[in-house]
Amino acid sequence: MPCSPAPSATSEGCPMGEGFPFANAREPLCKKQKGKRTRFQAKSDLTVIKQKKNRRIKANDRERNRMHNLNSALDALRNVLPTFPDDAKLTKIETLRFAHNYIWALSETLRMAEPGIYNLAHQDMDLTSPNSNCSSSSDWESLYSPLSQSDSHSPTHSMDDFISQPLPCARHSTSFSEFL
DNA sequence: TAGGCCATCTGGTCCT
DNA sequence: AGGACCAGATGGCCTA
Repeated sequence: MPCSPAPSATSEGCPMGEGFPFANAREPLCKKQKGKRTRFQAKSDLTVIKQKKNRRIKANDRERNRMHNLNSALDALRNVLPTFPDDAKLTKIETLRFAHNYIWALSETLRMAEPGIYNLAHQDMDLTSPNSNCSSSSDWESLYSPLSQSDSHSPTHSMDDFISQPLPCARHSTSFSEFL
């Protein structure tokens, strides 16, 4: 890691610690120290800067961990998607698109195989559409599989198409990013 | 070398 | 106040 969290710069580590008259800039000044306020105020500003820097370092660390968790989740998603061993690792956007299309394909397969059971199971759960942006369920019901679509998609098309092409429902939206 | 992808930093916003 | 989330900026790495 190029940037590990720096040692704490909070009040414990601050040179102006406990007992220092101006450790807190909001504390009232005593009469004797009035004339030297600017000098001590400068130190107080330094403390504020140190605190801000420390907060930034901690926030960066949290953000890094958050992104690592996100990447771990993406890796887990990649692992359950069917890809050929020789395939290059899916990019993030490819992983999301592929997962979306794969779920769609599985749903369609299930619907065609067991229409009665499928429809019954989805009376209580609105899972008929993988895309909540679809204007209605009829949109989804009228969809076709990207793998069996006659005009632009066919089983002979490459896996790349399956990964990279948004579903018909997605095309109702302006971009794939609306799914995310 | 341009373009794509990625990791990281950063400041803003919202929430607890 | 501090944490989570987000989007923009930036720089590095890789590939066609």
